[in-house]
Amino acid sequence: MVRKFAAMHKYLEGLNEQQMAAVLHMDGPLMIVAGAGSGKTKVLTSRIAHLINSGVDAFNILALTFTNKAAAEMKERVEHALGNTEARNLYIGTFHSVFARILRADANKLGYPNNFTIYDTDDAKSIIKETVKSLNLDDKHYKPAYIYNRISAAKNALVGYAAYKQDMQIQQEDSRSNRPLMGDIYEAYAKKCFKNGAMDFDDLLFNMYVLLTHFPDALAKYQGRFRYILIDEYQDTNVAQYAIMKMLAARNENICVVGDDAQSIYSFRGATVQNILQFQNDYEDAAVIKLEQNYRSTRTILEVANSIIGNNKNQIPKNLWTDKTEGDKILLARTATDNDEGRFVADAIKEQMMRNHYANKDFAVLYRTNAQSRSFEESLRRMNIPYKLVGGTSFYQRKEIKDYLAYLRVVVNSQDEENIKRIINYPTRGIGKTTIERIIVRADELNTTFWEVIANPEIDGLRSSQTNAFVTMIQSFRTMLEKQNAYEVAFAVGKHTGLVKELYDDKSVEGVARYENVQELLNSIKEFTETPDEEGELQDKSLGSYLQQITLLTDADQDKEEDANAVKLMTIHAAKGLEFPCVFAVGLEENLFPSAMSMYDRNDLEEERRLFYVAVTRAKERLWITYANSRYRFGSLVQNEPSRFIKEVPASYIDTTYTGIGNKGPIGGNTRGGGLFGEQSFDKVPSLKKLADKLAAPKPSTHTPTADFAADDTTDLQVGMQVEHQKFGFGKVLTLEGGTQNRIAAIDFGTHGVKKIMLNFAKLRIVK
DNA sequence: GAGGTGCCTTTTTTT
DNA sequence: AAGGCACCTC
Repeated sequence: MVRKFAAMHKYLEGLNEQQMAAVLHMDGPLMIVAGAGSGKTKVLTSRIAHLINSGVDAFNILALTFTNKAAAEMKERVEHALGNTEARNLYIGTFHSVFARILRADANKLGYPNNFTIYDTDDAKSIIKETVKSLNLDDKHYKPAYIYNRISAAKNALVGYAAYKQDMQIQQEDSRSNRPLMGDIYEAYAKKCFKNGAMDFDDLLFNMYVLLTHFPDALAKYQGRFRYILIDEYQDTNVAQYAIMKMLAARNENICVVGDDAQSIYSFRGATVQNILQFQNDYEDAAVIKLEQNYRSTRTILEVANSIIGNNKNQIPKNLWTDKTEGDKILLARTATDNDEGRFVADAIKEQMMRNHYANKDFAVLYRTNAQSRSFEESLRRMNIPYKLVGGTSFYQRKEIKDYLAYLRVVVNSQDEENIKRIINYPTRGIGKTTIERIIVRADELNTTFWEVIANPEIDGLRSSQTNAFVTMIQSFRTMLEKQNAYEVAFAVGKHTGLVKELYDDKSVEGVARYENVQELLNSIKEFTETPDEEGELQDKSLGSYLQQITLLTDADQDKEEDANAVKLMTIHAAKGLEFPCVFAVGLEENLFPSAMSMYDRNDLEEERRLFYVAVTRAKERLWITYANSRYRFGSLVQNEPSRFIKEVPASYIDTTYTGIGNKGPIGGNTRGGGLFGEQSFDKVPSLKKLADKLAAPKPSTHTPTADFAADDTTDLQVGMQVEHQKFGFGKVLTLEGGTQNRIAAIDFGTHGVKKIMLNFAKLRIVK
């Protein structure tokens, strides 16, 4: 039977028994528990291909992925597996983008304009901040970030503001945290967004739920359309997402979820592993298939991963195994500072490329927080190793882009007070703060919108030649909307507002970059309008349609040169679902990883550990774990203990000779505090680059001191200072040790190496 | 109303 | 280290 299928369909080739069962299972609820690297994506794509091949219309299949990128990839792979274009009719996307698309058709049922604006996190926080101020509350105490998270959590649990204010438990929590007016802020914020004709990310889920519960015809329509539903990364879904999917699937119960509780790393976004248990309760006849063979990593890496995750109490038992070879041991490296960590990684990459013939793209550096990227960027740049930063500050978060998009959003949806305020005086046209405030007050008095006050001739007293000019301009763009596509409108906006010219005239380095960014934005809009229509479905090329998508895109999705031969730098969160031959898991320090915020709660700590597990399981062949004794945080140097997770790596799997740490102290047990030890040991094995440098350019035997060289008093010498030595030249103080009478400094003199200098005797000039 | 200066906070992770 | 914001002066 199986063999027959295998002979018939290419997409069934090479599947193991469990994978095959998951692919061939067609009707009824199915849960696939897929361990890391167990061929999950292959199973999902084969399954979709099989459904289509068995006669299911692609139009009736809904697949929800975690990122747009994953969606695009899945579509492509199904297409490839089938060898025809049927896959193009699949409804694949993230929860947010799929729901946004649906709401774009039905938002008016809920009282929103159909081309509602989508607010990103920054937009939302700034509205919250305003709201807090308008309620005369202190935004130092009612911090926008905190409020945003709290509201987000509520919406993701399907708790609206009315329910929020009535919920005893929630009210207690808020009074305990001394924020009794949280509920009022939630209400005011929600009303403001509604009035602006805007939804934040969480509203896309919340309103989708409202739509399906309040409008039976809508529910029936989508239940009829989505007869087969697949959910990827199921462990990262939240209550709202689950409730929606359950409703959509209620008619046919052809719902297939794929997830791994060990990789659940988004609880801060409301995701709950509870959904995995809930699924089995709600669908008692659900088939459950476990994929436990790992095809990705060496046995060493997999064993390490298993033993790390074994420290978690809460988990679904599984036995991830591999028949791969043992592979190399894990390399553990300690460095003195974050900069040294950067240098160490760049050196190791160079060395691996020469020794084992890896390409740039075979490496990934994975960190806990985006802020850690800097030292790696610097060291890679210095060594001319191409790298690509994945994620981080989004293109769409840049000021010039937000300004431009604000114009476009106002043209499409003029209810949006937030974006009007952003642009009404940019470029400056003499409409200041006072005027804006008066308009807001007036709009409140008349219970109308900001736009109505300035656009409606019947409301007198506030319009001026300036506001009139603004209104006329926006209206002229709006008349273009019907006949012209997104690019034509956007181009006109840039031209007539003076936005493009203003940036063009700014010839500073940043100004040029901003101008280029805006050009890039225009290019992306052009590309959007020129992308050919998909078979069967005429694509909407309007500006409204463009804006709908843009907010839900992330940089990772935008990545056109993902195959570019470059080292990838990203957070572990961003690395989910990816794999690399060589992985550096960096910054394994207490307070950083695990994060300081997670240390006092068992669940949070277990999530951090799962995150570490995700990092380790990205590696196919080689894995490095690094940490620094001290690093800069908020501009000042802090000391960190090695992460507790390091101790969870069995010592037998660790290669310590490379860094020289092993025999001199317990793994991860460096309590000496000083950085000398790490620095020295790191220098013992010079990288090939350093070696090459030494051979190529014999160092000058002496340094010619600066003309006015004079030794300074070194009593106040601090780590990090730049000094000049008569013989060794310029250097940087790495560490200081010894008592006040007999201090010894370790100073990095670049080509002259790291020298220990006794400060009592040495003549040093302090450069800065 | 515009523009500049200095102080303050910030970093978890993302749709 | 850097960006945002309040406050200041013109």
